[in-house]
Amino acid sequence: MTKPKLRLVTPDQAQEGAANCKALGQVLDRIGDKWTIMVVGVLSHGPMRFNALQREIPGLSHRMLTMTLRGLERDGLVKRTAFATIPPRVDYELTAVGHSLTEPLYALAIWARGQQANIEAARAAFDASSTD
Amino acid sequence: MTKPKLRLVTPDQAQEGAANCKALGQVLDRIGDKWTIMVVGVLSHGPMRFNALQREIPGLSHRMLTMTLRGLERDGLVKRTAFATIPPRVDYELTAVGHSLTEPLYALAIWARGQQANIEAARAAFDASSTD
DNA sequence: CGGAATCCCCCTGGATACTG
DNA sequence: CAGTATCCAGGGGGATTCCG
Repeated sequence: MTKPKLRLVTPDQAQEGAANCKALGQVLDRIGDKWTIMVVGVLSHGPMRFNALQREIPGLSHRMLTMTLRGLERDGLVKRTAFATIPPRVDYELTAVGHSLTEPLYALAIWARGQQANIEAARAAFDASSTD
Repeated sequence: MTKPKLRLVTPDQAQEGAANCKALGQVLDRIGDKWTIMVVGVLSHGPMRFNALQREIPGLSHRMLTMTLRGLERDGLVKRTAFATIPPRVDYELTAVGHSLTEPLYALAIWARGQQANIEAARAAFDASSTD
């Protein structure tokens, strides 16, 4: 060990990593909540009305759906279209940006499904050894 | 348009989508919190000690770091190695599974950085029109 | 130095009811 | 049918303290 410093990454990579972490943090703050990805997932099939959306996602309260949609709309991930008819009707659909999000999300889903078994096994093993 | 039903996805794809959503939900429950990805990001550079880890992530409290590491360890994403020396020393490092997570995460980070500007713009526009 | 337990505050998010 | 406002409980998470 004669190295003065042990750096496993170059400063440039570290900068990259830091920037990525910040960016990742932002996205996760947006999509990391309980409902957002569900809504995006359902919406990825096509436009949908408010109530249809709620019916599609069990456990999602009226209020939470409103807030989730608001957030997504605010960030330009979904487009809201209101028809001033009686009864009123509002359609929600993914924008181009919203759709583009589904791709990396899909990659993550693939990983999730691939590692699911490993993770559950690890969890069981961990719980067993701490309970014992 | 002679189709009897307007389905943008086949039933099979819908099943896929549902399964993916579930899987995604699981991952996001794990990595969606405030600190986990930061820890994974820092650990992706190499093994690190508890205090070094904490110093690396501003705002991360002692307690939260403990809990975050516990969770990751439980799911087999990080490996914990304790040395019974005085003073005690504990190293944390990503496991193979943990490292494999960084890949889809990286894809997501790329997306994040690419869309960051769009999202901020949309957000500003949205806020402007609602504040007006 | 690393971890666990206690305390406590704040904010998320659910239920309900009202407006248009 | 869509959205907002109010109320309120539960838990996430920070500060602190004590143990090994």
